[in-house]
Amino acid sequence: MTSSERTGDELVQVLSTLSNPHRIRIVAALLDGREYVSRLARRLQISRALLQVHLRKLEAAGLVEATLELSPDGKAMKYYTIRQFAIELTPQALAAAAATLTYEEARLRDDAQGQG
Amino acid sequence: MTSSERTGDELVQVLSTLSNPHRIRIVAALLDGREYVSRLARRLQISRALLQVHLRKLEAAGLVEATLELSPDGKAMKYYTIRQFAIELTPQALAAAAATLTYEEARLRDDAQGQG
DNA sequence: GGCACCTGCTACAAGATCTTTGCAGGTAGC
DNA sequence: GCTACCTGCAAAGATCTTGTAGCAGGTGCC
Repeated sequence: MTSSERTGDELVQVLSTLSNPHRIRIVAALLDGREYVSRLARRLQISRALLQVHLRKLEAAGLVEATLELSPDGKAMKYYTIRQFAIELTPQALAAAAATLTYEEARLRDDAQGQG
Repeated sequence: MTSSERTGDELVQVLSTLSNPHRIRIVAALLDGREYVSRLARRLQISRALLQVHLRKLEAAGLVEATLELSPDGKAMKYYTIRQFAIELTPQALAAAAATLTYEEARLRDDAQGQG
C-alpha cells in the first residue's frame, strides 16, 4: 500500500497514529515477529490498558493486524502483526493528499450554511 | 533530507506536524510558490492568527522557511517557502527511529529512580 | 477454593492541541 | 486625522489525546 492509494483523511489518520513514541516502539517491536498483548506490554514496560489503546489506534489506521487464537492450554490470545506499508512523505505527495481532504468540503459546507 | 538522517524525536515532531489538515493544505499551497502570510490566509480561507500558528509549527519542524522582506511600498512582508523533504515511512524505518527516541532514556531513567 | 495467566471495557483526570478574540506595532495614501 | 494593508503576540476556551484505575469475563492448575 503506497501513499498515493490513500485519501487525504486516511493519510492524516496514519500520520497522527505514527506521531507517538509509544506507537513507534510498538511497530518496531512487532517487526521482530507476532506478539500477544500482555507479553508485548511487559516487553515495552507499559501497562496493558495503555498498550491496548495504542494497538487499537494502530489497527484502526490499518498498520497492524490482530488475530484471536486459542493457546494450547485453552487461553484466548490476541496476536498482533505488522501490516507492511510504505508511505513516501514529500511536499508533492502531500499536495495530492490535500486534494482529497474532506476537511475542505466540511468547511465549504459550513460556509454555505453560515451565509444561507 | 531523508528520514534516516532524523532522530526518532525529530521524526515524531515532523509526523505530528504533518498530521493536520490545515498544515497539509498549507504545504500544498506553498508548492505553487512563495506566499506571504496575509495572502495565504485569504487563499486558504482561514484566519491570519490561525495560519501563523500553523506556519510556526511547520517552520519549527523544518518543513518551511520564512524570509522577511520589504515590499516596494515599504511594507514588511513575511514570505514562506517549502523546504524540500522526502521521508519514507516503513515499519523498518520506524524501527530505526525507535532506537533513537530519547523517550526511552527518560523511561529507563525514571525506572532506575523509582527502584533506587 | 485459591492462584496465575489471558482478554475486554469504561470513566475519569490530566495534558496537549487547536481556534478565536483582541491587543500591539508598522507603512502608504487620501 | 482616517482607512487599508502588512506584521506580531498572548489569553481564554473548546476539543482531542493520553494514561490510570477499576471493573468484568475466561482458562488451567494445585
